[in-house]
Amino acid sequence: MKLSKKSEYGLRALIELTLAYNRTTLQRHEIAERQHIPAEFLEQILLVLKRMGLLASRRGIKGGYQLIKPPESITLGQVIRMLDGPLAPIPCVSKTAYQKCSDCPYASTTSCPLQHVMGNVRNAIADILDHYTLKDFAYGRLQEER
Amino acid sequence: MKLSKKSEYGLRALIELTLAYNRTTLQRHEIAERQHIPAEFLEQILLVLKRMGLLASRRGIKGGYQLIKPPESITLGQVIRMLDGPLAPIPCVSKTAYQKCSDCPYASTTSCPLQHVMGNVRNAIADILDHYTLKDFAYGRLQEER
DNA sequence: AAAAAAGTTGACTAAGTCAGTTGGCAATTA
DNA sequence: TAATTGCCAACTGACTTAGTCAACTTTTTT
Repeated sequence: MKLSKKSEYGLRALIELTLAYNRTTLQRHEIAERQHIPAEFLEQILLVLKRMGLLASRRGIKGGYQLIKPPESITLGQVIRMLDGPLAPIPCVSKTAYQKCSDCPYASTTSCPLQHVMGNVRNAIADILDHYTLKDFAYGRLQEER
Repeated sequence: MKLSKKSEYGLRALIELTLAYNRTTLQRHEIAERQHIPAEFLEQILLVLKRMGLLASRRGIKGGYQLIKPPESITLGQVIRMLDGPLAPIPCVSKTAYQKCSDCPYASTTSCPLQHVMGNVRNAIADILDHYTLKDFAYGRLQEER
């Protein structure tokens, strides 16, 4: 049930990039310093986010990274899936990366106890992370109780 | 956000042991066959659950394992914590194994965005898993929507 | 044009975790 | 005492995590 450092650093970097959105670009080392992230590791993460279309970058002396999608249109769930893979605790309850379980004794049954409860867990996680945007995140919008 | 095989196998084994509760003991290979779990790996798991006080065992020719706590008194959350560690995605939001984050830039701040959202996630997970008992699980009680 | 700054890429690595396997020992029963 | 079963520790191979390093390309400044 753990969040990797990759996702943690990625999300923290996106706080900075969201705050700079439409205002300025940020260089790797600026983000790294502000968020205490190893700069070389951060780069890998920023490149993934770039390939996924969240960021643009410029090289050269006035280079840097910037967010190119509106921060209210990106959810934390999307970011975590890019960096860590599916949110679901087991593949057979994933909506974005479903895989049927191979040697589960309930595979041919109508209902598997584990699948049932883990389905609930995955929905609970996704309900939060897929409704929380980068804008909410960076500007500290409090999420109302559910 | 993944559940390990250890926890998956442990929970599935506990289905069998719950169904046998107060009726009979089960041997390692019986559980292994019914739930398609490698018997030697299963043993490690059963021993952990024994050390944690859930199971009793007898050696010798009529040996086996049995559940010694009422299945309605044990939650899936407890079991998963025994086998996988804390439910929380990051240590600084764990209730059972809290650790303050060391080099987070918000460490001395009143509010950390990541801590806030991950706290919600950990509560959502725990709300499900800490209210779902082995009895519910083994006998397929459907959990009402929330 | 050359130098410098920055991003890009791929390879590499040390440490740790996961999912088991193996083998010897201890207790129980027949 | 022999067979059976659980108990325990060590071990293994594959994989993941969290980085690091070196070489290279592009862009900008001088």
